[in-house]
Amino acid sequence: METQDLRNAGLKVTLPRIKILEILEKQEEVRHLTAEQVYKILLSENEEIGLATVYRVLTQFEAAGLVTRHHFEGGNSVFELNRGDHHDHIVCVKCGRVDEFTDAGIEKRQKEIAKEHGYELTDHSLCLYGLCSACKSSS
Amino acid sequence: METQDLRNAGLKVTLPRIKILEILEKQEEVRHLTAEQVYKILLSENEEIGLATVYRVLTQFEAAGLVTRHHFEGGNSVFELNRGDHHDHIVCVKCGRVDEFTDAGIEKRQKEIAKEHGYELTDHSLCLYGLCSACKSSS
DNA sequence: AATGGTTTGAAAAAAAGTTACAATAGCATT
DNA sequence: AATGCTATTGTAACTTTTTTTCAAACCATT
Repeated sequence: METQDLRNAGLKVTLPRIKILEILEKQEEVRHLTAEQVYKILLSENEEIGLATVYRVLTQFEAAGLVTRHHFEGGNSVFELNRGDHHDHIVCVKCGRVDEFTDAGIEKRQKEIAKEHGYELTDHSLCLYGLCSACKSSS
Repeated sequence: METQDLRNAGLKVTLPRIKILEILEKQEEVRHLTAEQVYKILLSENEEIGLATVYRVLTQFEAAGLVTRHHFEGGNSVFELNRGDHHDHIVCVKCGRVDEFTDAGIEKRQKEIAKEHGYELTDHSLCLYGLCSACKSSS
């Protein structure tokens, strides 16, 4: 239940936080939402929650490790609920569809490359861009 | 010579475009500049070129394939002169230093992953983040 | 050198995200 | 359940980055 998730994350349980967490949990297909999109959904559910609050709450969720923020090329920040698994993304440049993947080989090479260059790796972002199968056929 | 590079790219030869292209070509160590940085350099050279023009020219250069625009995590867009080679980046989260690398194995896996997911790969961005050797010792 | 479409500078506007501040809402305590 | 303290919220103003508008200047061509 959201209430407990919030408490576990060390966040006071408030209506905006519950609602926003619910919205993120409901996203089975899309999974990656901008602050603006979250705000629009709240409006459509007749919740009077300001856009500034949406930004604040999403940033707190990120700090608490509940969500991850991504910056796909060119676009705005998108937020995705953490479900425990690390993964990278492949984004359709035409329809915006996002798929996820992980590849142990790539992860391993990244660590090696960082070491070769004298870096201590803290994070990485890998994003592939292309035409998804639906958009390929329809073009 | 810049004049010819511009003509080859199908761009009219103007003073702002020549100057900006020169600045990008001069960057041997840094290589990745924001529009603002390019603008500051122009100012320091007493060139009266507006920031809006810098943005316009860099965008045209990108469209013409002369430069590539990157969006490293969180930060602004940075522009890099295309020197014909594809490469990925490793960025120091502390000092902003940028190193480049290519890894054939990773490139190959990316293509395979895209295919496995039904995508036709058009582009990708891989960026590693970490502490560079200098920042590791000084922390 | 005259012509005509492009490009430029300045300033205003747009877009995304952040911040200030007074009012309100959690929550621990009585 | 009422109290009080602190965190949170909404509104609106603000910042920062990038884009657009528009008249003036510029580049290539005749």
